[in-house]
Amino acid sequence: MTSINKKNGAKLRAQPKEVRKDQLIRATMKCISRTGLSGVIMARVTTEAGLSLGIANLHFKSKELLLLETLEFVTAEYTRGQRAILNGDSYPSVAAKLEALLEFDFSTSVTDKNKMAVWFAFLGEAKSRPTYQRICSRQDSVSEGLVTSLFQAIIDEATYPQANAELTAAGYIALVDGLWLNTLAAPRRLPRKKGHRVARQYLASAFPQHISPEL
Amino acid sequence: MTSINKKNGAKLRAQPKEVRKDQLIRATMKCISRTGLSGVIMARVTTEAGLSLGIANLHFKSKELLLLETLEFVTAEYTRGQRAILNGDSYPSVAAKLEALLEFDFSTSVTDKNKMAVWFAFLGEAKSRPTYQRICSRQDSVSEGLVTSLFQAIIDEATYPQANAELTAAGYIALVDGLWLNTLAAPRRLPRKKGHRVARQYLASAFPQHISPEL
DNA sequence: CCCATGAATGAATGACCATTCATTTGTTGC
DNA sequence: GCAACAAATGAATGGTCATTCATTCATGGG
Repeated sequence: MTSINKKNGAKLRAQPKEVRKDQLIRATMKCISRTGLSGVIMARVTTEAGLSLGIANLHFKSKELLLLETLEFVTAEYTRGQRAILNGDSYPSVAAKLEALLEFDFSTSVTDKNKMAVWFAFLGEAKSRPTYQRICSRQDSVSEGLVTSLFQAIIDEATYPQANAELTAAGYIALVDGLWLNTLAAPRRLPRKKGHRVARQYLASAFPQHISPEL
Repeated sequence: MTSINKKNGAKLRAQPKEVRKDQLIRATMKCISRTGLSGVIMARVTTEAGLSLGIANLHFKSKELLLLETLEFVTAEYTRGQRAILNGDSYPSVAAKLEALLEFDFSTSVTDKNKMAVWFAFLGEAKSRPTYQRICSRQDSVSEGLVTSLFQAIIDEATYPQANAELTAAGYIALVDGLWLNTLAAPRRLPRKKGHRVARQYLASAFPQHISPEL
């Protein structure tokens, strides 16, 4: 019998590597969100995970790698979701695809406080660390290219005399970043839903024939 | 005679507090920009300033206070410039005021790499969020209110059937943040001038009777 | 010219924290 | 049951770095 959860109260001491890593990454996210990158301390992370101090170095080789895998976890999740939409060929129309992108970018899962905190914590340090830059793919050229392509497809099938897919895409990407950042820093002033409405209005004013300013 | 610069090469050992603080704050900005907040070390800051290790604690009580005064320096400068425009009553028209705000937000002084690095380094640090919020007025309600008022004045003097000053202001503020962030993280992909054009286009599409998409 | 004053220095201190690894404890095959 | 193994633990170690403060040095008034 492979290692399966014990049925009863007895504390499960041994767990597969996968489970422990996941536990630790989630605890790291919480710590970053609560204290910022510089306040992340191994003892705090492991306590938050309900485990012992030494375990982080057992499953990740170092603190640095734990942090990197945490960033990777967050960005990979976003990228996967975004690519599923932008590369997807099962949408009835480009308008539907655009709508899906917007809804995705402001879904509660993507705008989760802990995830956004990880995201921006690393962005604040990224310029100095090449490794972080490689991992942060949201703002990379590939993502930007995919958004630009979608916008171009939208422009091509309608009449938008002055539209410019490239500038509009750069604007949308920056706008979403800025809205996330403002929501993270001051959720009171800019609640998630307000950000969502602002982004929708941006797209509606660029592509009025494809998306409406109100849901 | 009060303490005036010596005319000749002799090293000026004593300097007024003001001068030293300014030297140290500028060195701190460079360090944050180069290494990120977590890489800021007193020894590096003081070396960068060309001074001795102990001097930072002489003029600022602690590293924490040095960092906070650095943030204050950057944000106060921005706020002063922004208020001068938004509260200014010498503009020939609201359109001119709008134009001035946009030019200011993408001036080389405001988009200086070191200043933006300081800005976003603190934004990513949750630990300092309460303090940060007190200090950072760019995203505070007052700034937002001033921008909203300007936008409302613009809407009032023209015919923008569906315009909403509040949402448009929130969008502009977030867009500028996002453009700065993208420029900071990847100046190659989003040069300052491109960001400028994107922001102009945003305003032009919201207020076509007041500002044109091209300069 | 010579103190008195206070700015500036940097070696020494000690706090904090990542990492290690000997030991403990659960698990598995027999 | 019982080795043999593997996972997990946390006390101990050592490195890094903020902070202190005794000492050095410029400056200006007498």
